[in-house]
Amino acid sequence: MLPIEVTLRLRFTQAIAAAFGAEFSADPQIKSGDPKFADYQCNAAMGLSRLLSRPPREIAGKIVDHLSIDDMFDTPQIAGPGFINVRIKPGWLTGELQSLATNAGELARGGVDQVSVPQAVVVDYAGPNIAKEMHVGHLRSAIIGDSIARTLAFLGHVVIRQNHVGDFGTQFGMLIRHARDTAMQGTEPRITDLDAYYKQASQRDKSDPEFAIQARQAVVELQQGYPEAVRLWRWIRDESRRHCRELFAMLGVQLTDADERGESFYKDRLAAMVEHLKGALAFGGDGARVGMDKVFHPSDTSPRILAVEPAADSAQAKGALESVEAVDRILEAAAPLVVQKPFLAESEGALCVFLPGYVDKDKKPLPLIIRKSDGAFLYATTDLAALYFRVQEDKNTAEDKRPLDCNWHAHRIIYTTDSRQAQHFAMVFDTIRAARWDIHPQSGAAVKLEHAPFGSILGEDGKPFKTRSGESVKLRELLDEAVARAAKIVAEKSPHLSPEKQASIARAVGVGAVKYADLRQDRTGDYAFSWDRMLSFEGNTGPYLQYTYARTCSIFRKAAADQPAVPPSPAVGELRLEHPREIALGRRLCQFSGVVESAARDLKPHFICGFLYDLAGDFSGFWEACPVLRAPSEAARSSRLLLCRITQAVLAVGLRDLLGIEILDEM
RNA sequence: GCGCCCGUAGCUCAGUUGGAUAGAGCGGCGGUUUCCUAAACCGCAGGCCACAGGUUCGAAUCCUGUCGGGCGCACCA
Repeated sequence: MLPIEVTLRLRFTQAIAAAFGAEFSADPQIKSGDPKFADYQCNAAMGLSRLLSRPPREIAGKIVDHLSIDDMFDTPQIAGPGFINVRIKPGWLTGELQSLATNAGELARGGVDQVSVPQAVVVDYAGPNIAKEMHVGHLRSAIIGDSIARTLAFLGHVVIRQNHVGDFGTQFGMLIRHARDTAMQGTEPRITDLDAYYKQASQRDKSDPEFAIQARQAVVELQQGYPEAVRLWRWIRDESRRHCRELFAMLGVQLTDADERGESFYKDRLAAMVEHLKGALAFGGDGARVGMDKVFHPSDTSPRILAVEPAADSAQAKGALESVEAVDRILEAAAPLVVQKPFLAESEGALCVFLPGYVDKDKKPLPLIIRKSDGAFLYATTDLAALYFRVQEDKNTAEDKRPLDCNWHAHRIIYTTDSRQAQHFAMVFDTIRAARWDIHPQSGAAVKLEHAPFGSILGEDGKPFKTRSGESVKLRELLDEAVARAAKIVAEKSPHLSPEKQASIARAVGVGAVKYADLRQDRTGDYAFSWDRMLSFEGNTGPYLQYTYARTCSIFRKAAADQPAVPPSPAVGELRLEHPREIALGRRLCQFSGVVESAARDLKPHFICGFLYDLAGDFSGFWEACPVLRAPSEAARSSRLLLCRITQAVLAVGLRDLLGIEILDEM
């Protein structure tokens, strides 16, 4: 089903072009209107008034004269300064919904069409550091990323989920170093031990400087493939991976081992990638690089070299190298210290990318460090390598291709991480663009790189969500508590159900409540975690939507019981929208495809939540006002059953397929 | 200090990218059940959209400044 706004935008564009010429029809300003006035409105007349120097109401009149929408809408009304208000004809609505209800394939998709040109989209989410147990800090990334991935996949894109686990960083140096002393190699510790184990290592790292140095060294050894370090690392990683798998399953997050590609995967690519980057950036920074290498002295703690403008021509830079004094003169002439073009350089022993627009607290150029002074690589290096891998690399092995069986050449890459990493991703993206590694190898267009940031989880006191003792809450414990709280309520509300049934409802409701509470809010803001709010079972909550869905199912169970001879096939029959509640519900159902489209465009699952909540409200209103099984006539009964069927389908698609929340036919 | 994000009802949040009298839920007050799940529905009260300017037909939304909060700013991720 084509979103109504799309059709309307087209029709108004045509009308404006016909009335005033195509040059005025760029944006017809279609909005969904205040229900008091209109279903939709076109607000183009006011803006056109200035360009055409005619009164806006006159312009609105001309637009309406050229408009042909009477197949879908009643006669447009001009109101206020020049709003053009339109209302959908119930007759048109009926036709749309009728064809939706009777087409099984379309019904199963809630009327949402697949895109005509699918893209390869990488969604990078979850990404726990597997040196320790998953905690609440990983919750939002997993839930939000999963919903974004589901939504894009539902629309027909080729979604490549990537769980970019931290399995190769500095923490592993600590753990490996610690493992050497504790003789744990031969044992098979459980995951709960690993968390405590991490704490011990971390403690030693903080208090023992020698340990800390050796821990850094262990990272280098791991990254260079020393067998002893690698063996210890594998043991820790495998233990942790099992734990993550369980939690993803519990959460209903669609990540499998085939989607896991951690930092370690890129380890053999990093050195080559760095060399490759030197070549790619030499374009803008050759002269600077020559200057940097020579000018820098290890003893120089305030490297004025950063003042060098990369575009400074090589001859000048090379000539300057003949005397340190001459170099200094050039450098001083280059003040104030601003990076004009991206360039690569060594600074204080670390290999850095310098980019325009990034300064540190002393107003000095802020580097993106891609190789530490001790030779180790860091997350920026891995992120760059991963980006190259995802867009540019031709893949040879099945291992490299998974989870697909072909090259990726991604068109769009989405990172669902904490908003605190915004600057990091901005720098990584800028670096990729400077190297022109964002140019799609087939289409030649720039790949869309997006950071979809989210805020922190706060406790009810407004401070970061922690346990009473100040530690981060373990994800497993959080989910267990959600299920336990839900179980209590289920036992109270639905004592007639079997214990097994109650337990499975409690699982779905508890986990669903946690997920929905997170998804319903705009991800960019911080989010206040509250058991009472998410499990209150009232208002805009997961349980309320699950309950609404369960009620739609209940109708069909009853309908079947009423007429045992007739198989329940409510997807046939004639739809008629008569009661205002029926019309309101029908109108809402037709908006679904447009909402899904916006949610995918802006990567905002809360658009979907808001819609489903409104839909649930419309359905409840309909439920109260329009008896279905006891409808006054057989015609009304079968028509209303059709409405229930569509509502049921849309709720199922929204909750299960898009948000990743389990649906229940009975609660 | 510099940069990014934020400030909307007592609380938690929407506000479709500049449109009409700013909307929900919770909490508060009041109502609805011989009837398909009352985990529901209906109604009432509650606002200087932090503050001050500016831009224009029109601002919660855009620009500037102020106040208040969060986060980030060189070898952690």
